[in-house]
Amino acid sequence: MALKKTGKKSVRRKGVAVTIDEVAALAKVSPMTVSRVVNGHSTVRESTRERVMQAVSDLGYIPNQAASSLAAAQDARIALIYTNPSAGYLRELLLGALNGTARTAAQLVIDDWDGLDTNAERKAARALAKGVAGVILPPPLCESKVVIEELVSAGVPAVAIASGRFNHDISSVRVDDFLASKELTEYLIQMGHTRIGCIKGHPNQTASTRRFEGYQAALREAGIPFDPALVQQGYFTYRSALPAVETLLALRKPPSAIFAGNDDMAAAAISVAHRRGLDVPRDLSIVGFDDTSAATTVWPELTTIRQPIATMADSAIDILLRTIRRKENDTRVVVDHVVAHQLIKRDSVAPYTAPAGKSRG
Amino acid sequence: MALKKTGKKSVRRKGVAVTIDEVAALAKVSPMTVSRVVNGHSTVRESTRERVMQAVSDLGYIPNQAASSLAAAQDARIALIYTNPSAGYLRELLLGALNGTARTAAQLVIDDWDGLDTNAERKAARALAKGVAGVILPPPLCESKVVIEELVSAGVPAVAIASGRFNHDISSVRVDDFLASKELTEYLIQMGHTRIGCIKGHPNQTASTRRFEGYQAALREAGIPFDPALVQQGYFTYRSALPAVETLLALRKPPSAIFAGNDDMAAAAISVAHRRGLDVPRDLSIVGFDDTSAATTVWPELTTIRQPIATMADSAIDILLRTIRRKENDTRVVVDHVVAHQLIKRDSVAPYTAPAGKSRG
DNA sequence: ATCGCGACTGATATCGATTTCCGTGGCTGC
DNA sequence: GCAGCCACGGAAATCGATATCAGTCGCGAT
Repeated sequence: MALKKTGKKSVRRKGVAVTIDEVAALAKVSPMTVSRVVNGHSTVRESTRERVMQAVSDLGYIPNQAASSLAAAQDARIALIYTNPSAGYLRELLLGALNGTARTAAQLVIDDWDGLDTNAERKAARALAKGVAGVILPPPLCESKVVIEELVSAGVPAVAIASGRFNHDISSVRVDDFLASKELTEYLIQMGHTRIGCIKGHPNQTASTRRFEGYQAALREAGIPFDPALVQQGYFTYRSALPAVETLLALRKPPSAIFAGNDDMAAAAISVAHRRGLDVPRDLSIVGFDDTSAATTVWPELTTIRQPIATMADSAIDILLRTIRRKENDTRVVVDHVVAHQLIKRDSVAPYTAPAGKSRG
Repeated sequence: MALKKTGKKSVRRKGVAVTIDEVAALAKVSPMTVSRVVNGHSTVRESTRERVMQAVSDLGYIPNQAASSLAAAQDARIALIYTNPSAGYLRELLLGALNGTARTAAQLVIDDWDGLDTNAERKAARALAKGVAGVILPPPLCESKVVIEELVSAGVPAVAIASGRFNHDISSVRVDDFLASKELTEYLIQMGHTRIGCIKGHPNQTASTRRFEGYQAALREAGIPFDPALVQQGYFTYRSALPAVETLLALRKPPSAIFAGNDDMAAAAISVAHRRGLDVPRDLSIVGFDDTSAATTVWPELTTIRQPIATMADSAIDILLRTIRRKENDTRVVVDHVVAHQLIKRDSVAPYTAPAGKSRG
């Protein structure tokens, strides 16, 4: 009756689950062989394999994941580094990453690198490299040369999320910012707008540039002359967009629509418009980008481009894990995963109407 | 120089991460003691604890989840359930919980129960109970009788975060909403305001009631008559506060200050005020509650009560883990942890001035 | 003074699986 | 006929952390 181990003075509680040793005993082989069969490793004679498999199913053996990770040193610890993103953005990122790690039993560690200078970033990256098996880099970190450099040289796989472009050094998961932005602008044009203001995102991020290029491309294709006066610099934050929008609306010939580089800035645009007594969307149409929670928090709700951040973070975990597992072969694989975006039409856009009666005193 | 273990013929590759042994070596204690400190076990001298903690942070030690689960013969999966909180709130919650789980090698699993009816909630709770070792319940779930009932009867420890009051069935980590709210209102009164509007939070949450009571108490103590017309119902969301604020400002004798039940609603108040051409804080002072990211996103930044959600979530993890470990003794321990709040003064409040020159045409 | 007890800590044995390093046998090749 | 290989499968050593149990130290009780 008694399983092996009976003799040992096991003072430790013993789990209720079936272990590899029990399977081995029943199949009359060593636990090592069971492991080989279960993991499909090296060579095991067909007859032996069958005996083991039989024992496995008889006992309903399920390998202990903790033990497996520990022994295989596959304890995939994945880091998610962030630097001051908007609450809505971070929320999506965390939700997606958490989902991915829960699904794969990976361990997620997060860290805030806000305010680090290049030097500190390099040090942080170096330290991080020896503590984790993979890293997820959302903007703007995904464009930091020193960080990528350190990570790559340390051999730690990383994946950039929403980076705006593919950097062949590390994998990336992103949407096509150019196309999305072009579509969004085209929609505005379809609605009759021709004077479309633009609040650019942070200049150190490629995504900003891409989105701006998409905006320009749409204008060009529609034969609408590009007016530099309608473009203002923003930094992706709500606050940064405030003065930018003020400037736009103070123009002698103000725009009838504004394309903000992200939802937070679009929300700021609504706020400024309201402060100036403008009705959105009647007097001014506004669109954002990302479809974070900010888009549906404000009133009216924003027409925007949905970028599935959570799903993207989840995919990033997958890519990382796959790379980590394959690491043994030393085959460095870098993938560029472009996911579909989607134009979400809500209430912040209305067809263009000539500015008739001034609505304020 | 060399850490212990030097003599052994380690044929195995060794992990890159910092291990408990390294921490122990640096702190000059045994790994066991480090384990005790990290997991909040009771019996460790204060001086020792500090030395260990110092070593932990110096090395950036993060326990290996796999090893921990294996040794403890249980994987400490802790669930964080949420139902549609604001982005800022959820962000804090996640950040804090993640921090706690990283520190203690627990695994965080999250789930969205938004829109579940009582029945579905009961089923979800029952299912959850058999999959995790502990649960964190933020509002409004922390007041759901069925959920608590199921969890308690299943013997799964839970802790309520920011619940507004102590329910002796489960542990809780919270601030004193009544006191905090009273302080905040007193501050407004000190600044000379006497007509103070109030946007209440969601009626199904005790915290809302508490905050409202604090508001009333401050008024009473200051001898200011309570005017029901100045009180409006909100639901903690930005959107819900919009009409409430409109109503308040449309009053024949509008308030000179508004106390919103949380930051999101305060942000909404600013937005409405701006839309009506009011200057904040000159024409209208506004205060929020929570100090989530919304407080510093809007302009002007909000004077508010800082409720350390992230820290609270972190503590919740600690409490949970301690309870889980003590489980064998079957001593059910329920604690009520009240943490300090803090009045944060920013730019949304100004001393009261009689409404002199109308500022709009 | 000695015993007992509680507060602290460390030594040691495991947890369950995998990696590394070695034995067997059976076959092939010269 | 024997070295050389290869297919197979086992033994032992870990992986990193925790449960147990055995001290150590200090101090009031006996």
